[in-house]
Amino acid sequence: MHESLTIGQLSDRSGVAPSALRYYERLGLIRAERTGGNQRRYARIELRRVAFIRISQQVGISLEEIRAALDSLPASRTPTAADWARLSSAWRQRLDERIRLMTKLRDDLDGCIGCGCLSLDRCTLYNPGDTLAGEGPGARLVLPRSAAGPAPEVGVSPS
Amino acid sequence: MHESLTIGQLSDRSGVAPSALRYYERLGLIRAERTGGNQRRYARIELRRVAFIRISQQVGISLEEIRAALDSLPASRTPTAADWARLSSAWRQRLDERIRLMTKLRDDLDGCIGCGCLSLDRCTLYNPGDTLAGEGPGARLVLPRSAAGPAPEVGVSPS
DNA sequence: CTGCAAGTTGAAGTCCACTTCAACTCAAGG
DNA sequence: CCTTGAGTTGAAGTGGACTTCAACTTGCAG
Repeated sequence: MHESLTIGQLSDRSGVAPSALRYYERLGLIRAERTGGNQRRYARIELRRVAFIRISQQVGISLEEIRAALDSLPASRTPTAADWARLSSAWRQRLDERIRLMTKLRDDLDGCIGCGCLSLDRCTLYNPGDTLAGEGPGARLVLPRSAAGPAPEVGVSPS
Repeated sequence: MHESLTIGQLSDRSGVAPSALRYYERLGLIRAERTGGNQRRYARIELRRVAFIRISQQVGISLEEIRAALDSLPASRTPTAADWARLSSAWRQRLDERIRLMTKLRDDLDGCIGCGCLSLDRCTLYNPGDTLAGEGPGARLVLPRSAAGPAPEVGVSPS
């Protein structure tokens, strides 16, 4: 059968738009051979890389970090199952942390739904210093504002 | 004491930058009175609104959706505890769904770490149609690409 | 050989949630 | 009154992850 895939085929099989695949290539996340006429031809292994990229994005990892992870794959040999497992398990910890924080947020929200107060100094909901924001520019889940600064005191005792 | 807050005071107490507060105001998420000299003065209730905004963002809600939610608060009277509880409980369901999906992703990732395969058609990891992406432009957690399209078949049986 | 879908490029545009800037004006303590 | 820190505006910039566009070129079925 086909040894290599056109960009359209890779797009169809991965669900990732051709423009995104070209973008990934520019960032160094995937690679492609070229035909005589300069068209991209993807080895089947790239399908696995694209899968890894999309899964990583679901975990909340930035493309830059994904690139770094993919770069850590051995260049000399075809990556083994163990290689991929190593990458995945690193993400697993991120995922655990995310789940932990969201669960905490949910439980706290429950408390605040109960009292309806939103008096956030009384409950632990608006808890600076333990947010979903990762460190650094990448890997942000939700909070755009990095949890830096002098511990905001949002607590309302409204009129 | 102070009946109203300057933008600096609201910023300090909420941990949200003044520029962000002005931005929120432009989007219609908060309101402010003006002094004779055109400076903003915030009623204490705005502190509660800002708290709600930040919490909602942690749940992964877009500012536009938050605006819609805040708009549903009664304009005629001061919102009660029950009003806030109603808004919060709507988010609670979002949060539950998010946690469910992330947990599923984690468990699936576990399976794939076990076999190291990343053969995503064999495991359920790369599961189109049940992703973290919400519907519509808002509320995206991680997946930028809305899960539309003809069910991408990312499964690798590499060489 | 031809026609046309699929591919190519660099540059520019989009969306979200803000931040930064320049050029002013206000408010309040001394 | 004067100074100084805090506040005002609109416009433009940022960053991440792409998409869109125009203008061409390839590859392949018929």
